[in-house]
Amino acid sequence: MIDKMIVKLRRYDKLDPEEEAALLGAVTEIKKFARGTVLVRRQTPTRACEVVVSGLVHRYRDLSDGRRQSMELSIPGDFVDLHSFTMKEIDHDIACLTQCQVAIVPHDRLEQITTQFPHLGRVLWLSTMIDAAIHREWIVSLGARSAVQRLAHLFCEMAVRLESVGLADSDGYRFPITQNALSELLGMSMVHVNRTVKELRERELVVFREQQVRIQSWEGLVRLADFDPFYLGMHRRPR
Amino acid sequence: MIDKMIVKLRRYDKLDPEEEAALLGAVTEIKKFARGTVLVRRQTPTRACEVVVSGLVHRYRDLSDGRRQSMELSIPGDFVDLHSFTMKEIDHDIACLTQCQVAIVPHDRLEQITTQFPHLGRVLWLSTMIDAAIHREWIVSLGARSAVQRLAHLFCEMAVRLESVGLADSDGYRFPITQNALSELLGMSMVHVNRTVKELRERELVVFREQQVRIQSWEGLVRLADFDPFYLGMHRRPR
DNA sequence: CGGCGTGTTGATCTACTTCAATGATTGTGG
DNA sequence: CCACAATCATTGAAGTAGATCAACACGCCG
Repeated sequence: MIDKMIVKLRRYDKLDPEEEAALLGAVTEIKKFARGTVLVRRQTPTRACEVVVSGLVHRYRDLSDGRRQSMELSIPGDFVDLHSFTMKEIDHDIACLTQCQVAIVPHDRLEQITTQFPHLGRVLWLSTMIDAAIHREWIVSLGARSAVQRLAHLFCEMAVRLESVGLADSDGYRFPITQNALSELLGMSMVHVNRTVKELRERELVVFREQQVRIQSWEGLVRLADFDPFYLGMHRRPR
Repeated sequence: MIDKMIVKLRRYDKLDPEEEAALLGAVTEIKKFARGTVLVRRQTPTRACEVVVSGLVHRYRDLSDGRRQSMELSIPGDFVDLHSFTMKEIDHDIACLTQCQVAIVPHDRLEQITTQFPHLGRVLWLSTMIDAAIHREWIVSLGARSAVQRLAHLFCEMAVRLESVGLADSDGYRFPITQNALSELLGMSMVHVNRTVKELRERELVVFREQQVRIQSWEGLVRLADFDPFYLGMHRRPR
């Protein structure tokens, strides 16, 4: 059920079979949610973390002027809210961008297995550090990259992340997100997302259509976006 | 020497005297650096973490087109690079924005004390989670807030963070940073930083002059910036 | 069938950038 | 102690990336 997470963590560091079994055993149930469902509401204490099994999840903040900014996009295999394990309450909402399956991991079980397997705790810590590295990369995108570069960078990031859990191949990947949701991720207007998608298509770098990203020129995309996958921490890459 | 860090961590969670002693004892030396010195260079393995004792430190990325974007601003009491403890190599540079004193904490000592005091390890993890929460808030600023709001928000954040280590009072704080460095933090041009500083002064919210931030109207500033200090995690606030 | 979400495009507007020039301050070598 | 360069703040003028407004096409669902 959460095998994608195991696959992902193995990219970060070697896992013992007992560690893997402990993680698998920490899941109490798998829930299904409709698109738009709010999984965690801000400043509400939580007692469990969630792992995305299928679908897309994002964390976002709604500002008083009505604008919404996404801060994180979680894909299958990601711990959505490992933050809540140490922070208990968070400062924003988390919701489903598509229909989702989510595995529930109660905090007390997590506490138990990280105490029993300190190394596993270290790997989970590393996993949250990589989330932070992704945040920093988004800061760079939002602060210093143009709209085309930003979109190109996101397409690159998603390619590498989805590939690491077997959801992308060299040709591209399924990416069931609306242009409106993209605009909230990228900090730009929906209209401009539309034009930017068009520009990438006309430059023959990426075609994004019908929830599908097809990459025409990986090299061109990487060059445009100034993309370096180092921050994603997958140094134990197979291939 | 790193007493400001202890003060800060106490805001996050209760610390035992032995835990505090262990942390203090983990420091091997205090070094002094000139403004501009690069403390950690990208993709270079490190064997120690640093704690800021005095001065300002930032992590940043230089893009191929010459732009520089800061991702994090560390103040006295902050672990600059706890990331390196789990990640070993990082994806960007870290440098001094002012003359700095920095305490060195070798990884092996950190490993030792987090194994010996698991709860301390949890608090340090929490501390990196709060760094991540700050990253997310910056994402919101860069993605969805206007230039004035962004600057106002930074002044608010620094007020709360500096106050938590005794470096700010209700009147304001010392903030020895150039407008150029501010522009790299805020993802806008230096010229526009200058005009924005002026605007905040004319609106009688903040006067930033001669490395000093004087807050005229905290309420006005908070309203303008949409600032909510919740993300800074200081729920054990004294006052 | 009508309405809503989504994508698409044109026209206009504006928040910010870039370019350029000028003081003020500080450090530095003769 | 002064001349000089270097850094930093400041302001005006012109340019532009992207926002906003508005209209329409399409598919989907109740």
